[in-house]
Amino acid sequence: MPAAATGDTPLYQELADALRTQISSGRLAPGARVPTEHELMATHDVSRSTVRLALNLLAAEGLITAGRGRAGRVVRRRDLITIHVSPQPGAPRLGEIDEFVTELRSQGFAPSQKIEIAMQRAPELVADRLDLPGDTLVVVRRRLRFVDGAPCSIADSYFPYEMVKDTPVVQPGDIQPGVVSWFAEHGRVQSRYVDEVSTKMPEPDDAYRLQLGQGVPVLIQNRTHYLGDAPAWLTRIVLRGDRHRIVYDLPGAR
Amino acid sequence: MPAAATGDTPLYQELADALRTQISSGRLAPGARVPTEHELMATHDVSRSTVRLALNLLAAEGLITAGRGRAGRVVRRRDLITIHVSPQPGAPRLGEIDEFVTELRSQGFAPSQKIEIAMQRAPELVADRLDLPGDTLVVVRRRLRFVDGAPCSIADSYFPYEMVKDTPVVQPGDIQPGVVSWFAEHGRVQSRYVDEVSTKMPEPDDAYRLQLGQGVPVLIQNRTHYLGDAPAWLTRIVLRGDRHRIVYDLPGAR
DNA sequence: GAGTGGTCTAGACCACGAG
DNA sequence: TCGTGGTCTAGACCACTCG
Repeated sequence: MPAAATGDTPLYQELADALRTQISSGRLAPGARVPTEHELMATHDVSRSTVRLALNLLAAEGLITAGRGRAGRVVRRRDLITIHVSPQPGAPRLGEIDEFVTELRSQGFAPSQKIEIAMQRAPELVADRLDLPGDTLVVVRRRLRFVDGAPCSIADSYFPYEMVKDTPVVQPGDIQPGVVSWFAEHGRVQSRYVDEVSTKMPEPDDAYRLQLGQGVPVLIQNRTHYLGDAPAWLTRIVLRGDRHRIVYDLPGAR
Repeated sequence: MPAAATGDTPLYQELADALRTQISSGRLAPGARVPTEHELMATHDVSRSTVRLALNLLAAEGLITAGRGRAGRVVRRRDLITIHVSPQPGAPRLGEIDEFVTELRSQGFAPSQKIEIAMQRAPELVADRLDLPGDTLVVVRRRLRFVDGAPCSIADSYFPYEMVKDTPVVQPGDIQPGVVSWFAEHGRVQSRYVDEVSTKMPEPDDAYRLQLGQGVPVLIQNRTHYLGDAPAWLTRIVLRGDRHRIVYDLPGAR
């Protein structure tokens, strides 16, 4: 029930509701310290386990962080980075480093990234979207992107090895002014791209790379790039859900 | 650490890791019954609280459901409904009921929806995106959409009252063949639309309406529709994250 | 009716980090 | 050093649901 009846709701739910109200009303502002477990035990006259159930619930909802040592728990901040996508000519292009940097700087953030190159067999997603046999060799450009010093998103691009073996794509540095432009300059024009956007709770591996706490979902954008009629490469972007939104600016269809 | 060291990882983490491995490897298939708390206490020689910590963690990750009565816990299913967005002429249009029904039927689902009409002051999001004073009266078309009998998504459209007061928009039924087309037939052509896609853990209210368990994030798509140069109305769509993905099919930009 | 998970308590020890 | 949260135990009662 949305409106909590005091009668039969579990104690830990009531406690969670009380704290949630304080957070959404702003009495507990982002960054503020949540009362300690001891304080909550005293003020609500419940056991520590009950307090912890309530706090775990709020953590799973992404409202508060876990607490370490004497620091205590804190109400999560929530200021969104915007990723713009627009099929109009000349628009910024996600996945090209200079645009990533330019766009984030214009939003007042300090971006940076680490690039690794790897070779491996095509994972299932890649083989399926690029229409490749499962044992095809692919080059992966793994990028871990930082905003204001904190890891914030992962962008992994998968290219068939045969397509890129003698190109700058296999070099572990930035590609100026971007992969799409590089191919265009070499006569292979991008005809279309398809974005699949979804969300889920992070795998432990992603949670580790992005240093995610409990209760933070990820936004996933799988982009398949087409050169001519055929899918050419795939970029898988994993974004911290509490820090990003993707904006598509599209022309009217009729 | 991605690779779990058996040495100092908490017991409940080890238990969670073990179960997570069984799930991702397929030994515990979607829909399968998770071992009972008693069984896990016995096989892993830990207390019930420890078992529950592990199971809560997996629930928060969206891997298993909560268990009720003798039914036990179950590994979550994950078959995605695809929502197509394409700015090409004649493409299906999200938010128009017949397309919603047609598209989902073609994917093998049984869709339906409940429509309610309400009048209220513009919420902050709406006032901001539509460039309206905060106290503007708006008409809200609230749609709760069901797939195979289960509530699956919410689609609420906000229209300035003055714009739609004598139109079918204020009628609590389907608008054939859709709102965009209706306006186009009356001389007001949609020039563009802007989608803001984000994710978060559901508010308790959304969780209740969509009957969401722990660990299921929602995908949010806020679409601002433009007629001529000006924003005209806004549709806010809240999708169960474990059941949906949105696919944007876009033309190459250069 | 029997077994499941949901809720709750009262304790204990430990690692970590701010003062 | 001292308080915080992290981890863990043993036990209790209840509501629900399946057979």
